Amino acid sequence: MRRLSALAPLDDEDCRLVRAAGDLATTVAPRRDILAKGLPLPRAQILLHGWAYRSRLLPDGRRQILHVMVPGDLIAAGAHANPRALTTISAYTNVTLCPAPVPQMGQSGEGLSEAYALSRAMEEAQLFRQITRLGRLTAYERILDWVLETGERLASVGLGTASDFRMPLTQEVIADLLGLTGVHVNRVLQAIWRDGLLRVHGNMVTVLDRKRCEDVIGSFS
Amino acid sequence: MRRLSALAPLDDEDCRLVRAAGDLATTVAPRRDILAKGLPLPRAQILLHGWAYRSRLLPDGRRQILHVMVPGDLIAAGAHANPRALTTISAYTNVTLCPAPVPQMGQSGEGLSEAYALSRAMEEAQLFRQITRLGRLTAYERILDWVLETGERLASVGLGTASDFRMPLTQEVIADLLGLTGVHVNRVLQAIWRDGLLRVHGNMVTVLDRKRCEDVIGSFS
DNA sequence: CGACAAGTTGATGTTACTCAAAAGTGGTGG
DNA sequence: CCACCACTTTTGAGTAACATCAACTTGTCG
Repeated sequence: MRRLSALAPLDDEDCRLVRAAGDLATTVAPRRDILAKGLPLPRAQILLHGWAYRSRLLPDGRRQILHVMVPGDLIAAGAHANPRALTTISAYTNVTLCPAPVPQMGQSGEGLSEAYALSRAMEEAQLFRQITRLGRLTAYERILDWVLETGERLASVGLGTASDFRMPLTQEVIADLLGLTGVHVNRVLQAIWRDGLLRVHGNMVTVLDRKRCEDVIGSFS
Repeated sequence: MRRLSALAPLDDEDCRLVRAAGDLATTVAPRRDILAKGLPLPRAQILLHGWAYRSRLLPDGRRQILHVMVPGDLIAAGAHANPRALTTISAYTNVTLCPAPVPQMGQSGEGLSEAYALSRAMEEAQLFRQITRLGRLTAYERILDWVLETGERLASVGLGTASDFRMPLTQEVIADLLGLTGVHVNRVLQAIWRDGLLRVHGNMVTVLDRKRCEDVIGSFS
């Protein structure tokens, strides 16, 4: 499950640490917070199973989901002295976590900390992409772009393929993620399906015509 | 100028390093890239003078400005083995940079690396806030929120006060930053001024009624 | 079967975009 | 000092994208 760590070559020692961490797994129920805004940060954790999201709630009830987390993702680790959570991270489905193993400096361990650094860099890239989506793409493009990105993330950790995977979020949640309303997401999903690009039905996403999808979102990456 | 480093207590050794780095300052002309997307990252740098921005260009010409950088900001440092720039960073005005001094491990130097970590955490917080702005705020709120945030950032490095500062960006650039069009930014700025909240004229921003501004953006932070 | 959440549909309203042109602004060179 | 240029700001009229409100339908699970 933690084939996330295929990001960098891990030596035997690293693998041992990762396996040991797996034994310390904890679970969080849906809608429960993994990390509440403003609280001191605990140790970094790895998401093993389930979906989680980082969100921000406005005083009047509007909600923005900043980032969706899937298995293999690294959760929040502040590098400075008094780190506090900048946002709330909540479990969406049932979630299991394990503490991220601490790389052993000196002896080996390069691979592991390298994997963490890469993982953080990927999350940063996703944030940049999210800003571009919200700022400059139409609803149609936003949905297409996000679904394809997510498919690739899932495929990279072995959950389905890039054109056929399970995606449990409700349309309402997708709306809060992409800065839309649930109603509009529904209509646009239908349009995307009518156009023969994508089928989103229940939990399943099927990419019907990858080539044309990529034409639409012309490498926004 | 590098009072940015008031973020964490710096000892004498740190101060010496910072001063030494100042002597290595380089300058970049307006509209020139400081860092081009995809290129290997050079050493981290500190922005001493002028404004810069991180942006992404879509194939059809649309542009999203992801983040605006003001003096005191830390520029791009990847922590993994083969870091490449995720986005382009360009100078907006004339800009001067200096290499970020490398903290001396072992002897002192805690303060400096602490300041870097904090600086990165602040940038991450700004990205989260930017996502929320684009996804869930109206044009009116976006502009107000961003102007106030920027005023505080400038004041914190001694460039004007939080209610009276210099801001050289054109309305077109603000539009690309906030996911709007130049025309609309213009109209909304006028509305904000008519409502007696803010005056933006030429390079100068004046907060006319801080209390009511904060009512509007009710601590979105 | 009944209840509740999620998805779907239609009618209408609002925000922000588009296109086009006028009016200011600052810098340059004659 | 003025004329000219490019750029930015401003204004108006029409339009498109997305939101809102309010039903209604379709699961799903006990």
